[in-house]
Amino acid sequence: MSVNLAAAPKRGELRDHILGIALHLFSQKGYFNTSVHDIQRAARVSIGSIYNHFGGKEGIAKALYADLVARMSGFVEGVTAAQTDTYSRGRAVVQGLFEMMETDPEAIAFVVNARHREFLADEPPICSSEPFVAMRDILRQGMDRGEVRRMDLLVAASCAYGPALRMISFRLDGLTDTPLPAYTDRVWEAAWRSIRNEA
Amino acid sequence: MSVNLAAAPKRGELRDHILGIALHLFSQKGYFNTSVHDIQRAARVSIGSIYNHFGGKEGIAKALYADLVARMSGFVEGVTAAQTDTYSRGRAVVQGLFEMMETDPEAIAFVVNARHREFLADEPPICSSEPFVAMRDILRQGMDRGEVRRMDLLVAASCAYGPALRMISFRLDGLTDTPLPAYTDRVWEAAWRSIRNEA
DNA sequence: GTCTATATCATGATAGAC
DNA sequence: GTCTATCATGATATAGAC
Repeated sequence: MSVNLAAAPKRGELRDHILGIALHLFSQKGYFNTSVHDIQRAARVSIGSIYNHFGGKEGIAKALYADLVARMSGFVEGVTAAQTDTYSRGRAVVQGLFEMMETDPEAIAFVVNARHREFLADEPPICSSEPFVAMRDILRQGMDRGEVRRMDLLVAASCAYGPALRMISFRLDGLTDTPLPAYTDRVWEAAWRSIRNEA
Repeated sequence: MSVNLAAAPKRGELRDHILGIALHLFSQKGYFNTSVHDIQRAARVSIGSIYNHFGGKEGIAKALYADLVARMSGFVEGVTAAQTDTYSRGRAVVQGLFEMMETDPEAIAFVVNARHREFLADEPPICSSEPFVAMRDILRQGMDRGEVRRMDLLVAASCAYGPALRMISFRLDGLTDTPLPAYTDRVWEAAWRSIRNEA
């Protein structure tokens, strides 16, 4: 899903090409400030093609959203499989988010920051979606194992991931120029202190 | 700034009346899904009046934004004046936000959740605005006093307020029906653990 | 399946009477 | 200062040739 405004789409990659361009424009100007014509023009594709593939602007957003959520979901699954203890899992989640922030800030902005409810009316809120539920499951399991203090799951999730998400907002808003991975340990160590079980 | 769709505006209160209606509509349907006509109709005011007072839709958003930021700013100032230690100040900030969430969720949503950059192009990002800077100043002072661990200010802010802001997102998205003030201590106690100086 | 040209409509904004 | 009526624009979406 690389963004290349110059190149015309190769056959078969058209769908992803359009989605990449759309993501780029959405994250630059916002969903509502981006017209189908903008996308069509930037993607060097006819408007007919867009409507053929996606049925319209909302269809593009839907497809994009689904792709990105699936991608995040796969990432969280991978972390859960690769790491066994809660501390390592949480750290890996934060690290992954921070890395994604640097390699694909537009994707992160679209998943974490955009207000999808305003243009995807029937979609459930993002924090009810699979990857975010899986992130909470990590914490639930941590409680069962006694690694994480017994507490309300939403509170635990807020404390565990809230700081990292806030750092992402800061970075997206330009409050720091330091690539986020440099913060991984500081942020996660601090968050961990707030949820760990100190028995 | 109460919202009353039935009543026509009384003279002199017109400005606030319009802003209240606008806030209501913005938070229900989103800024871009709300037309000037929608506001005009709901506020029982002529379109001419709107353009006279605010100069257009963006003018409404600007005024609303300024009002709400000023309100938050006053609140944070008040907390800083009323409380002396960092722990109490942070707790009061979280408590205030949580209370505001229940008494005026639309205001909270507009300040904390909306993506202003998409419609207020020249406005700096919200987390650079006065109240959020003041919130970080509380932490900076806390470090100087040795109450808060020496750490990057953005990291400290993320850890201190990120969890509370995340809870607000959860509540706005309907993940919990419990009024947030019930969570105040749990959330702040946990956040405090992550930043306090345990010398 | 892709393209161009066009229909349809809602929006932000203004004009000008009162 | 407020109102109604109207404009101009640009958006989504479709039609129909290739």
